[in-house]
Parts: sequence; structure tokens; C-alpha cells
Amino acid sequence: MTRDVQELQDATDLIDELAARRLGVNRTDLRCLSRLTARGPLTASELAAAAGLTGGAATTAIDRLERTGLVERVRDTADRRRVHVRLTLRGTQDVREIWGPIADDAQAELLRFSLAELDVVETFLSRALAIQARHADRLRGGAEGAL
Amino acid sequence: MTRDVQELQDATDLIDELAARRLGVNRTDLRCLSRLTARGPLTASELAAAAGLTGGAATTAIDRLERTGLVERVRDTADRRRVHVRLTLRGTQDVREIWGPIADDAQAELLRFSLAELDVVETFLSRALAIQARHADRLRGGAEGAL
DNA sequence: TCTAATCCTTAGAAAGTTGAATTAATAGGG
DNA sequence: CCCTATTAATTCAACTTTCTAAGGATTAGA
Repeated sequence: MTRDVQELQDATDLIDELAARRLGVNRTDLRCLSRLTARGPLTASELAAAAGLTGGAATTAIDRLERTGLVERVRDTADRRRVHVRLTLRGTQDVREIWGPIADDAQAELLRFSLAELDVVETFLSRALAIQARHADRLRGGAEGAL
Repeated sequence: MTRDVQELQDATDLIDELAARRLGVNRTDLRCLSRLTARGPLTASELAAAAGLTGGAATTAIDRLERTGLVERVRDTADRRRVHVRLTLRGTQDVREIWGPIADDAQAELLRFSLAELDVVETFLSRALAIQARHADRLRGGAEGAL
């Protein structure tokens, strides 16, 4: 069972790798695209935080994505320091072309489960998440040189 | 539901990041440690394949891990070209200290589910895996410039 | 023994990230 | 209305990691 989860994660990793190659971007940039898809337009700093990047790294990532034509910068009219980053039309299409069918399939598969079964899965996932959260705290909290 | 899976993956990613920091290694090296833990001693090339690295990258990764004292090289006595890589005693202990409690908790949580429920979860995971495999093929197979 | 094949390592170049310094814009107090 | 502090994004240099290609050692076969 733990192995199943592990395999699922490996498979997801593979998908990401293939998707990145398909879009002609690296994994970092793909992560940015993913966040923008999930959360809509973000400012550069929001995107940096969402993707776990420093400011400098975010800037160059956005540069690359803009050069590729998947993303565009839009100056905020109210606060001209801010730069909004959003998917271009082509970016939206390309992302949909890759992840759309996967989402559709996932949706279809979910429909094959009964509500009771979905409830079990939901419980499983939330417990797994709880374990991870607990141990993330443990790993964060402990004395640095404890090992 | 899809979001739950996503969150679980993000959480796992966070755990990996914290674990790497705790062990004083980078993510690549952590992946090597993970493979060695799961599969026991491996030759350099086996480890490279398992971790998705080229030979050269594997060599430097092993160098780093050896310098950190988590891993050691052992020349094969029969075929002296081969180098076996295995966790040192300290490496084994450190890895256990980080992932052991997580595995224990996971095991304990699984016991709270009935066999029927575990069956549902298993089905869910295998279907999710099937979807990923199918789409990995799609992404691999299609014409390169199709986007 | 000579040759080809295998395994690992080394070396040089390319790519990405970080952290500090820089530029630009806003906000607030005197 | 200025002067200062703060915030946002970018630029730049140093560092790290990876890859490819070439090299060195070892083995197996002719």
C-alpha cells in the first residue's frame, strides 16, 4: 500500500517530466505554469512563493516562459511596481492540451466509485496528509544538529 | 478529490525537502539514499538508472554522499570494474531516524481500515496509476511538435 | 595476446539557483 | 511638499549540479 502511493508519486513525476519536455520548458517553469493554471494570474512575488522560488529565480523563470510565449507580464495600473503574470492564450491552450485529458479521465474514473467508496478514499487521503503534516513539523522542529 | 491527491504530493515534496535539509544533502542525493534504502546495495550504474541520472552525475552524487559519510563504495572482488554503493551504518541510522517514524505511523493508520476499505483504496490507487501510465504513453508517443 | 566490450571516473561546458545589490514606485511623518 | 522607510521586481556574480564526451582500468572472447 505504501508502495502504491510511492509508485503513484513516481508516475506523477514521470508525467511532469514528459509534460515539461512537451512544452519545451524545464521543471521549474512547469511548476510555475501549474500554479498559474490552478490559481489564475499572480504577481511575480506571489508566483515565487507559490512555486518555492526566490525572487531572482522567479524573474528568470518568468523571462523564460515569456520568451517561450506561454506567459505574459502585465503591469498593474494602480501600483506600478507590481507585475502580474498570466498565461497567454497559447499557454492556456497548451496546458489544457496536456492536463485536460488527464483531468477528464480522472473525473470519469471517480464516477465509477460509489459515494461511500469515495468517502473511504477521502478518509485515506486526509489521514495520509495528516501523517505527513505531523512529520513535517517533527522534521522542522527538531534541533538542527540532532542527527 | 483530485486536489487531495495534489496536496498529498505537495506534502510529500515538503517532507523530502525537510529530510534532505536534515541530512545535509540535496534532493538528488536524497533520491539516491531512498533507492539504496528501498533496494539495498547497488552498483554505480544501477543506482544511476534507479535515480534517473547519467553515469557522470551518479559518480559525483556518490562522491558527495561518501564525503558526508552516509554511503560507502565497495569494489567488487570478482569484477573489479564494478563499484557497489551501500549505506554506511550511520547512513542507515540517519535514514531510519527520518523515515522510520513515518513508516510506523503509516502502518498504524492502515490498521484502522477494514480489509474491505483497504480494497477500495487499493483500487483507487491502481486506477490512478493506470490513468497516469496511459497519459505518459500519450505524452511520449505523440509527434514532438504537435503542440 | 590482441581486441572489443563493460564499468566507472574525470574534465569541460551548459543550465539553474541563490543572495546581495540595484532600480523604481508607493506610503507616511514632519 | 520633502525626506525616509518600505515594498516590488530586476540584475548580477558566485556556486552548485548536471550532461556529454573522452579516458583509464578491467574483463571476456577470438
